Amino acid sequence: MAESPHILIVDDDREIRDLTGRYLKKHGFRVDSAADAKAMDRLLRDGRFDLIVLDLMLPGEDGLSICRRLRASTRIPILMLTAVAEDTDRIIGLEIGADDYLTKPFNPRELLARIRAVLRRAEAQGSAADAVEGLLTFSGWRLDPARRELRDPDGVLIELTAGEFGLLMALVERPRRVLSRDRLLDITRGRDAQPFDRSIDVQVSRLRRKIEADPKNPDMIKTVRSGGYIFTLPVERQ
Amino acid sequence: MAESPHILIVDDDREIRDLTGRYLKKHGFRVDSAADAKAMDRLLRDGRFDLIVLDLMLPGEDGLSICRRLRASTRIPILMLTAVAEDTDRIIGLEIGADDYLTKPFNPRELLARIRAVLRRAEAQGSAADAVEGLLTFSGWRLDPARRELRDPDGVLIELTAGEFGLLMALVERPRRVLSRDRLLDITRGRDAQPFDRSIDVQVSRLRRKIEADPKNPDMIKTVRSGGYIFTLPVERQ
DNA sequence: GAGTTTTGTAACGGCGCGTTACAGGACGGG
DNA sequence: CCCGTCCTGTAACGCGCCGTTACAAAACTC
Repeated sequence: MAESPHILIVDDDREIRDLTGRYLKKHGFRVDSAADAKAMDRLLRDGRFDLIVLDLMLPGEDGLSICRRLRASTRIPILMLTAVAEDTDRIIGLEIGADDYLTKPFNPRELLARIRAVLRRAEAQGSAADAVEGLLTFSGWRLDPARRELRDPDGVLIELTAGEFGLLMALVERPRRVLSRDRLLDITRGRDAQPFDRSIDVQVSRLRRKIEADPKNPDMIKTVRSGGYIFTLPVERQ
Repeated sequence: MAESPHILIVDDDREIRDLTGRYLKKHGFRVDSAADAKAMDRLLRDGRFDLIVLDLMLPGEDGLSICRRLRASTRIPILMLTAVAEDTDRIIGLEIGADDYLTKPFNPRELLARIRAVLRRAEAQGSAADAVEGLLTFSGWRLDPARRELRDPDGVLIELTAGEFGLLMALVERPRRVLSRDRLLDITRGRDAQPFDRSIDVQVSRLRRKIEADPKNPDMIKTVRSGGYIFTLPVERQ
């Protein structure tokens, strides 16, 4: 974020748009505002925004619907405004993916503070998301998510199937943590385990055969009985 | 998160601890609470927590200081409570790294919702309360939680089963303290003892056979009659 | 020292896990 | 569109871990 962050306020109450807009500008943000979804869409097409302050109650398409729609296409941080405190927890419960919530009437300083906090988180997460693009290395091995390639310490390409690669990624991205079979299934397939699901076990077995020096005594992917699996080596991202 | 998330409430107001604790338990969380920083530290040494609800105003060390201190060593998500709305923005402004903020008096449903939101974010980030930490050493022995390995003073690998390893970890992470069988069961298996449960005794016996010079006269893991077991050696963490 | 409680450990059996075999499914080439 | 190849889930087998039980040894009481 080289220039000052750009905020979009979406609220049908003109007073809020003006007052809040002025307050945020005074504190170094660039601000545009819209009174409804249509105006918002127009502004979004035009410019780049770093964060959207979104009122729940709007004429036409409401804040919830907008939030879901935005999430489907972008990752712009969203801060929701609700008129009643009771609404807030309902909305959070809906897990629609807003980044923070605030009840009207709010203290502008608190809004400012929460905006900064959300931007900071987004920044941090963004760099984390970038890191996923980078190479992952562990004791000489090189795992390249972009090329979907694994090379051993001698630089030899190890052929992995899609499933094996996904499983290895899941483990290497979360090193030194015990991951349950459920969790691994969720990460790699996005599904829940069925009653006698052994697919993760079999995949681990196949993966070990390809990457462990001695598959009978695995060094990288260890089993934690009645816990799951753990990737034991320290991983470096670059 | 295989089991239900474990929340630690730190607040000097007993009513808040009790009411909020009960409310969260009713919604499927495990809850412990502390009235001040000292009590909190004791509980943190003892168990693993997935989130801390932290009051700003506390007798002794205040919430801000605690928050900074926790952040220096762990990444456990923190949700701060403040008495006055005005405080909230000041605190957020300080960027001390809490994950969310709530003003008292709060709607318990909103607290619940925000806790869920924070946990979801933490999970997604892989910010792991369950991430495993550094090496533990005691009189030459080296216990490596990441690799799940134990080496004796000569560097020889001692093969431990998952159960033995878990038990040893539980003891070594809480050295020089008497741990009841109940407590050990809770830590290692996350379950309560059944009427004539002897499984810990048997595991201790098996573990001693592998690590004690003279299992009949144990040096490291001593029995405390009608108390439990205690790990007697000083442990260093790095 | 006898009686009672608590602990150590051998033995057994259930079940969690690694592995292999096989079959259904996806994908690609002709 | 069919056939061959590769991938992956399921079933099945066997090994070894660990909870349970049982009994003996140890510790504590009076």
